[in-house]
Amino acid sequence: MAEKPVPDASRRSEASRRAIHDAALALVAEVGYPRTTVEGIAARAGVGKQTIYRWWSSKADVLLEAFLDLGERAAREAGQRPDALPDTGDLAADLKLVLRATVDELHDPRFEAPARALAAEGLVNPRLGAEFVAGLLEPQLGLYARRLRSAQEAGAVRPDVDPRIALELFLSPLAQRWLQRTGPITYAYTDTLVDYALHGLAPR
Amino acid sequence: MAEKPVPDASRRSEASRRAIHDAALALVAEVGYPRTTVEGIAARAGVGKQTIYRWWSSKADVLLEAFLDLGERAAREAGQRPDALPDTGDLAADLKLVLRATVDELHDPRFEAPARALAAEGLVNPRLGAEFVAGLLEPQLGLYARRLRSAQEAGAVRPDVDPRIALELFLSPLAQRWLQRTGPITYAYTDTLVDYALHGLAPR
Amino acid sequence: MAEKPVPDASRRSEASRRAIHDAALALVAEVGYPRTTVEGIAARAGVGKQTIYRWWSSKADVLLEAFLDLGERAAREAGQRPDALPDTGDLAADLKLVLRATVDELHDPRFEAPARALAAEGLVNPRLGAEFVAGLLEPQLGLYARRLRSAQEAGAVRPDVDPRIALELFLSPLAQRWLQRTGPITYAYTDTLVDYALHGLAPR
Amino acid sequence: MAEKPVPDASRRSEASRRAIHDAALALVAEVGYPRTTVEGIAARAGVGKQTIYRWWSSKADVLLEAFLDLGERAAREAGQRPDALPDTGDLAADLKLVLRATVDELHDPRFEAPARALAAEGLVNPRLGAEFVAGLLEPQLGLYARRLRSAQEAGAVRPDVDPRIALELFLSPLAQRWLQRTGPITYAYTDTLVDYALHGLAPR
DNA sequence: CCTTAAGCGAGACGGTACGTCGTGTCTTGGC
DNA sequence: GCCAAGACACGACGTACCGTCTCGCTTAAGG
Repeated sequence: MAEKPVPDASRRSEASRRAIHDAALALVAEVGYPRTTVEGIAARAGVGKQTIYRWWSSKADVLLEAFLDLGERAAREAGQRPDALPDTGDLAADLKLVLRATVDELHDPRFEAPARALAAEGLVNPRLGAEFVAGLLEPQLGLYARRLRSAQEAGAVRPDVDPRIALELFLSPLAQRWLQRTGPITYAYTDTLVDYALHGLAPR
Repeated sequence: MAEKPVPDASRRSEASRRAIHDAALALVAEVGYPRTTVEGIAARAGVGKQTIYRWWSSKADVLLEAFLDLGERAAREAGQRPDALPDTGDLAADLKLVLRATVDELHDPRFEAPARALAAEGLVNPRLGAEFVAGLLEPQLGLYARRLRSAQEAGAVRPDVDPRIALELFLSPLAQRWLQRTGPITYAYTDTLVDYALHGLAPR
Repeated sequence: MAEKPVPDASRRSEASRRAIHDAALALVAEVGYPRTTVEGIAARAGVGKQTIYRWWSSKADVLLEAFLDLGERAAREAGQRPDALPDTGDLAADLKLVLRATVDELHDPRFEAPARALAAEGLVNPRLGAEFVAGLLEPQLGLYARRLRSAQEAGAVRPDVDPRIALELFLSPLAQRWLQRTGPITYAYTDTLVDYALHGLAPR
Repeated sequence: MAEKPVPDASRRSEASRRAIHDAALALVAEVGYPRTTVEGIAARAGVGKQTIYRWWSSKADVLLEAFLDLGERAAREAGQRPDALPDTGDLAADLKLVLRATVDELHDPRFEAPARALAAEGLVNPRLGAEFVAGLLEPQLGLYARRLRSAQEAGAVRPDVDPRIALELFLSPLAQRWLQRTGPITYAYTDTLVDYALHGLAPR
């Protein structure tokens, strides 16, 4: 069993890491994911190919890390990262507010290309899919689950409802519309989703 | 501008078409979509590469057609193609029944590899995504929309509800769980989705 | 045992073959053998790398074939290929004449770079060395051996002398001076070699 | 113009130098010259790459020094270094004796791989070729020249013969046979060379 | 004795070339 | 004129070494 020698992370060049992140994101935005190549990233970053292969196992890996890093940086510079959803007591209003912000984000082209590419890659590559979900999706879902639990305590949501499933009622439709382009993404749409999810389809 | 000469479809070899379909599906199932190549399909089908490029524009195209064809053949041999969802008058029961069948289908390995691959390709390639949605998703969604409209007429669903949005409440979560592997796909899960979607999360 | 599929030689592109020969010779002459690369030859010849690897196994192989081909073409266009050394009856004069022509050839820069490179490669790579000897050296040596045998019949060379060894007395020193740059290559030098070889070093 | 700082030879690690020599010779013997790499030598010697590049300019340089060093060590431990050829008065016998020893040496595998590699490299790289000739060949040739001059004084060789050329008559054929593998290397062969060279090919 | 500057092992780095694989086009010969 | 076969130009892959560049760590000399 030939062990592949683990590189010494303490000697890693931070400058190269950043340059590679930036090059990967720029290329995906400019020419699209399939025409982004490891060779192209290396050339754009002014870096040898081996430096990429030393630290990542594929272009998908590079892009995932770059994207997560971008998210963190964006969050940090956009002031405090909200570690919780707003909780005014009005669940519907709170959810609509947050989802409208999400709608705006989904329309941001800097976000779109890499996110879509990573989602696609994740469908076919389970390892990457798991990392994508764990690093990006899961933290968000947690916030929604917490807000729903709070609403349960306040009596605004039935106590027998499972928050982890409940949140899918309005989040999954939005995600699918965006990913699969099955319909327009508007404030009206997300508002409607919240209303339907909270009060159901059957008449009261 | 030299038009690319359109091949004469009437002289097309049906045997080759079938062989290519079968080879594509087999290879995707055996080695996965990324390692399936046009060359490999041609070799497996005992066909020249040009025969593939004459009639399709990419391996994704081949696979999409093969998959749709497979669906049709499966439907035909599985008796009548249901051109409508069951309508016993009990909306919840009908939906649960159909979704349970879908759960079974999603666990079928012959279905899984190509479907996932096509979905992934569709995320990144809008043209293919549109064909995928139009050819596969849309017909299904139409059936659900029809069933919901029937329920509205029967008074089982609020008249102001938009069926095209309503159906997303239980279908999108299922689709996303399957595609992104964010959770288990069980009868209990789909049953729960139907219940939540129909009656909402807020207490009555 | 995985057989490598033998390419179909009847479909081979003659134009590519020539272009590759020319590119290889030009590059070796211009930048030297070590800085000549397969990639460079392919680019210069306007050819894909695979086309080189399909028909040759290394850059040394390409160069050897190109060089032999060049020799044949040069011979053909320089009128009849002499299939024998001159035989005027005066062995010393005949040898001196031919060796002076060889001296001229060894000073031809188009000849020098590839010949030296191939000789060097042949020292280290037995297979190539054998081909080099068989294709280039051996035919020449044969001519000298024949001339010596003729001289033996005429009584100008002792009958017990082995011509295959005898010819080395004047050819090997010339070859070595040229290859290892151990001394100047002049008419006077080759004349001297012939004299020494024919009459020996010991006084008569 | 920034001069490259000359390293301080007085602080040089003798142990590393020896380890590098040994590693170079061992690798050339084991895997051949082309597959011997600076990195490989460093790893085998337990030495940093920079230590090699600090003191040598190429792997050929390393090997040349290692080989010369090996020769000196071998000479020293094999008793006295003969700084002259034997001179019994019988030139033919003396030459045959020495050449038979050379034949033995040429068959020694420890000698073969590096010597051949260095000769090959020297063909293509004039600087190294010159060092190879000056360091290895020239001293040997000088001994033969001296012996021939002594024979001239004794009247055993014609006085008008140039010893530097004369020695090539029997040394170059041997060298070429060995380097280019154009024939077997035997005592009989070298004996014959001496006879032919001394007495010539023409009848007396 | 203690600094201090060199050589040193180690190995990451920007590069170049390798030899292989797959793409989509083109050509040949068979039907 | 479609087809099987496969050569071709091209482009990217992932690997191997190159020669340079830091890193800490001995390890003398010289103050």
